[in-house]
Amino acid sequence: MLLFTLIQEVLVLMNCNIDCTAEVLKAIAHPTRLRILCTLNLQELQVQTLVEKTGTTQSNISQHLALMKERKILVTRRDANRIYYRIRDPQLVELIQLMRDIYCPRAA
Amino acid sequence: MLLFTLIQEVLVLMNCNIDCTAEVLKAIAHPTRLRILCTLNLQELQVQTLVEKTGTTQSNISQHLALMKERKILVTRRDANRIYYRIRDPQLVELIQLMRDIYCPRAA
DNA sequence: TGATAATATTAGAGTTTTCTAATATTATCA
DNA sequence: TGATAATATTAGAAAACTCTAATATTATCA
Repeated sequence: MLLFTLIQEVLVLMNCNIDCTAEVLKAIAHPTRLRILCTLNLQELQVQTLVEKTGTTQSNISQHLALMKERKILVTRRDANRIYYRIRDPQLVELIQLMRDIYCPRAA
Repeated sequence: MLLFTLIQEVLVLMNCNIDCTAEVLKAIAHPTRLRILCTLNLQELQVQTLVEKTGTTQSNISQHLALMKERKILVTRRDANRIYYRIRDPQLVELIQLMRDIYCPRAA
């Protein structure tokens, strides 16, 4: 009975882990957000730069940035009235690159 | 002018690449689909097994499997009236594990 | 202080996704 | 062949997501 409870516990934890991962994946699984991430790469950029480089509206970019910040994908730094965004964990960049290599190889 | 066209071309290709990657990410960014992938891991399993291990309905699992097959995440093999599913590229397993480690570490 | 620049927020319409329930298909086996 | 097992498909309601347009906030600078 104790063992059963323990197993339940572990399963619950594993499921949390999976649900959480799905959340993170969902946060990056959008063309505009992926474009933001690939533009950022390892540098930090202010919102205006991202707006220019991705070709969407300021409002739209801001909403996508907020979403990714909320989910701890991005972190920010304020400098005067500019906000700089960067990817929190640099490993994410490699991870995305790997995914692109596997499933979406560039045309040769 | 030629250079400009070339750059345009490259940008279009890069964007295709990003859109395509977003599609793939979307295909795995769902709790049930991620649970299927983690259950499969490196083995191949028949639908019924996945239904039992994930605790959803047969119809639901079947729809999620179809979606991932369509997007080349999964491949199938038929044996009599059973269909076996497996992950097409084993690197995906590592990739998901890495994402879990970074963003959703297990409670210690 | 008022104007401006940079960014964030809100509302809501349109679209997409997801699930359930019912049914169809395909293959086996008695 | 008819019953059964395994899987797939379909329709449609409910929920979630995404964009645009308008507006708010925050900080600078003349």
